[in-house]
Amino acid sequence: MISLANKKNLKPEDFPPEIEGLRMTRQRREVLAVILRDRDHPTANDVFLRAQKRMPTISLATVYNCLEALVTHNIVRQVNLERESSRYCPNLSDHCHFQDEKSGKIHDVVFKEGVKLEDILELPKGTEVSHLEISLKGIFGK
Amino acid sequence: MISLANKKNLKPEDFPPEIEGLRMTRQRREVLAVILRDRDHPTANDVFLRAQKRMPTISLATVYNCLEALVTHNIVRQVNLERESSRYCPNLSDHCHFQDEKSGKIHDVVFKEGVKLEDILELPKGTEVSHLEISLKGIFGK
DNA sequence: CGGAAATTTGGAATTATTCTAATTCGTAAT
DNA sequence: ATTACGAATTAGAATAATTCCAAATTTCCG
Repeated sequence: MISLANKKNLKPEDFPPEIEGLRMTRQRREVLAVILRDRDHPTANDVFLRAQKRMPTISLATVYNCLEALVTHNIVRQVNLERESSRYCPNLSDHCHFQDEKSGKIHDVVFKEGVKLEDILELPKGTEVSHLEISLKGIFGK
Repeated sequence: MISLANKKNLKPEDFPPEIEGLRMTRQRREVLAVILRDRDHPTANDVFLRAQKRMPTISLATVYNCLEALVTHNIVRQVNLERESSRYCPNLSDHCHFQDEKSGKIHDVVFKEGVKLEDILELPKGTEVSHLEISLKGIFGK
C-alpha cells in the first residue's frame, strides 16, 4: 500500500506518473488531490465541485470514472452509509465510520489494539472475507 | 421486542391488530408475512412481487410505505449492503450480514459469546451509538 | 509523425426511492 | 346502519445518484 494517507499538502503535480498500477491522468490527480486535501469524506458531487475550482472543464462523469479507478486500485476507499451517496476516504488502514447525528460529520474509528474482526464473529470454517464495512451512527463524544 | 422472529408459518390473519404500536392493516400484514415467511433478505421489489401473489392490488408505493412503517417501529430491520437496494430482515437480534460472492445469498452472522462492539472500538468518551451496521462480503464457508 | 488504446466528456438512460394528490378504508360516534 | 374524519393506499410523476453511450480528445509507442 502506498503511503498517501498521510501526505497532506500534496499538489496534483506531485503524484508519480503511476500509482498502484494506475496511470495518473490530469483528472485523476486532481480528484485524488481533493480527497487527500480535506479528508472529510466527500461525496462524488463534493469532489466534482472542488475539482472544478482548479480544473473548470472536468465533468461529473469523469469524477465518477476517476473515483472508480482509484477505488479499484486501492488508492482510496469507498464508504457507504445507509442509503446516502457514497463517500470517499483516503485512509486505507482498517477502520470504520461513525456519523455524528448532530453535525453530520463522519469520523474514522479504529479497532482497539489487537482486535481482529474474525475473532469476534461466529463465521463458519472456510469463510473468506474479501470486503468489510462497519458503520455507526449516534452522538460522537468529545 | 415482540418475538416474531421465530414464528415461521404465520399467515397475515394471525397478526394482532397492533404490533409495537403500529396498526396492522391488511397490506402491512401481508408485507410482514412475506418477510417472515422466507427470511431471505428480500428487496422492496421482491416483497412487492411476493405480496402481489396473495394481494394482486397492492402497489409498490404501499410496499415501501409498509416497510418504512415496519422498520421505524422496530418490527423488521433494514439492511444496506454497498450501493444495492435495501433489503429487509425479520431477525431483530444483534447480528451482521455476510453476502456470499458465489451465490449472492445473504447470511446472518452473530457475534461470539459476550462480545460487545463498544468493547472493540476506540470510541471517545460520551459516544452514544444509536445505529450500527456491519456487512461482509466474500466466500461463506460450509 | 501516425495509429491504437485509453480517457474524458456531455448528455441520455437507468434504477431505487420518495413525493403528490386523489381515493378508499376503518373506526367510532351518532 | 350512516356519517364523518383521520389514516392508509394507490398510480403515476418526480427526484437523485449513478451508469451508460458514443463522440471527441489525449496519451503512448513504434
